[in-house]
Amino acid sequence: MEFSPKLLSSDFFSQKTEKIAADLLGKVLVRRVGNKEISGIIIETEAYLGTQDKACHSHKGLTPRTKVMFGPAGRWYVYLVYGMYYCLNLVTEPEGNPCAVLIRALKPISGVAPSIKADGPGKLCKAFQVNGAFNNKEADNLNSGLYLQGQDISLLPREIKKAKRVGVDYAGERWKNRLLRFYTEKF
DNA sequence: GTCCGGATCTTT
DNA sequence: AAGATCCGGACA
Repeated sequence: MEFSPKLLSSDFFSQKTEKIAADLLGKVLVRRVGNKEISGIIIETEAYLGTQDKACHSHKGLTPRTKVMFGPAGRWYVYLVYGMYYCLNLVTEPEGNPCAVLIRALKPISGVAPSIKADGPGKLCKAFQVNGAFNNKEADNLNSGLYLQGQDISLLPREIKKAKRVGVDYAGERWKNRLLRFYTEKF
């Protein structure tokens, strides 16, 4: 009982993208590789709001890469940036509304050496051995090897900070300045 | 087929 | 401040 992981339910995934981005703070990402487990608390995320959001990959419509985002919520969207780093996202919103939440930073709990950092979208994927193979896999499935877990603690509103998203200055005034980045200093 | 730029990170 | 490194998307 006390060791059974509490996977996030479909209720969680059916919330609005911005709500999910904020609520993911404090949740635990678990990577199972063989009989080892790598885990960490999510401390920074960003919301990407679909076809109208010029910073969102899906804003140009359905393409091979963005296909996952058009699917149901609760799956992983993993892509390669700058030719060498993977970024891990959680797909949100009902089918046909291609939104996602980028997981930007984790505080490692177990399975990673203290010298290894997970304080950036590319770095956390490296530390957690996340690659394109997880694209379109379910985030609430123990067998996928990469899943989300809830915790009993929940953050107070004032423990959730908001900021502009990183690296999206090309998105135009309206979208580059929106406070769609969420982070906490609690952990 | 060719070209351009990027939801990053490390090193200088 | 610049380099690493390569895929996706636009255009032809």
